[in-house]
Amino acid sequence: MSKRGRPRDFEHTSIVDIAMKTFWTKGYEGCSTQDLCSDTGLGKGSLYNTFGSKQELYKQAVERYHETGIKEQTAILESTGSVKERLRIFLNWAMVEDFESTSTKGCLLINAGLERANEDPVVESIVSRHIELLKEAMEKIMEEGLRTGEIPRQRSAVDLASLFLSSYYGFRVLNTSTQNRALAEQIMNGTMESIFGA
Amino acid sequence: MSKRGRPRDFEHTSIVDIAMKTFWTKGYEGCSTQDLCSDTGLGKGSLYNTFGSKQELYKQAVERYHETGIKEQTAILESTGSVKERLRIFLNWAMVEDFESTSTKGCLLINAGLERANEDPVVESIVSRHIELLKEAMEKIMEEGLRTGEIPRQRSAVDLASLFLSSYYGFRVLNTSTQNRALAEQIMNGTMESIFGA
DNA sequence: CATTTTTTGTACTGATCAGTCAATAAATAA
DNA sequence: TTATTTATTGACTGATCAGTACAAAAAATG
Repeated sequence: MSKRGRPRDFEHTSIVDIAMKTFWTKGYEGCSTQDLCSDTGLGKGSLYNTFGSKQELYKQAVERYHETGIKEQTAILESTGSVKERLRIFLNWAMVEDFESTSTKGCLLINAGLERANEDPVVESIVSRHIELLKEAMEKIMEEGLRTGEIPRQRSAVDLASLFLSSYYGFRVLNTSTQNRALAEQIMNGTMESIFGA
Repeated sequence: MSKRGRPRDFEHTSIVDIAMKTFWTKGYEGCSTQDLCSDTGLGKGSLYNTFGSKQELYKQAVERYHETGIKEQTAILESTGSVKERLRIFLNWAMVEDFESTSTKGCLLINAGLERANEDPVVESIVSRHIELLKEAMEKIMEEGLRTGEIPRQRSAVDLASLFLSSYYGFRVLNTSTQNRALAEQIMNGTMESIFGA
């Protein structure tokens, strides 16, 4: 009853992981199928036999980035510590990502959203889903901050979450585009001040 | 004393304008020299005789986008009306850009910053310059708001400008990636509330 | 062992990539 | 006019593009 034929001698997920990094650093259009073969170590036959097309592999790479990313992000937002601490850690985590010398390509989801969301509805839906989940997690933590009194009560959790969400994405874009640490610090301060400030 | 030889039968700036739109909608890697020739109406010879390379034309296109963009933006920020009105108009202007059916490719400067700033230092410097100028204009209007009392005085103009800057760029990324008008409205409210909110 | 099934490596496809070049055209200068 | 200078055209380059064809190899089952 079990399957016949030669088994794959690679792990599906680890190939997607490698392809994810290749797409991440080079972009969809800037990355050739040859690049993907070189980086993964797979021949063209195996790659096309497994994934069918560059576009399909890209979708799986973006999906994987989304899955691991949303886990990391919600883990930070739902960890222990004050709301302020957690939001600060969240921004710091993003900053480390953006200024790491190894991969200075920012956030793959943003890149995918801008480069491919208009061309590929599946990419669009992954990006939208990620943003929706992140926004929900942010609304939750803002509610908590309002409940405990850590955040002044003038604004709604939805308004606060929307602000933090957009500021977060702008933060990442500015970091990636300019690699300006001083600006990054100012944005962190400005954002934190505007949420918690007297 | 005047120049010899066959004269150009096109305007330099209008070619850059057309190329700008082509790069804007297709991206740098996603756009071929053939695309640029078709859109501008120039032959390959003329295009290369005038600009030398795809990369050089791209830089000029990004530079032109920056010049016209920063004029539009500062015109809004320095116009008459209350600070609140002007910031609201600013965000509305961005929203119209992002949801216009014709060119749903967001902001060319953001795209260039993410796709090419790491590969081309000239692109990086144009993007950084634009952001610096925009930030200065935002600091000015925040100072004005603080001076007149329109903005509550707890935070510095620099903090407020940094927040608005990042929120603005996040706003544009989210609009372009998701085309979600409801989210756009929430972000506008969240941002305005956080600056002016009681 | 033979058969069946699947993977893998590689050569190949036509299309397109960025960029070049020689011939031609159009202007001014002498 | 003729010489000089510059721009345009369009065919052309070799490289690379995404994707295919297919035979050989490998491993599972019977």
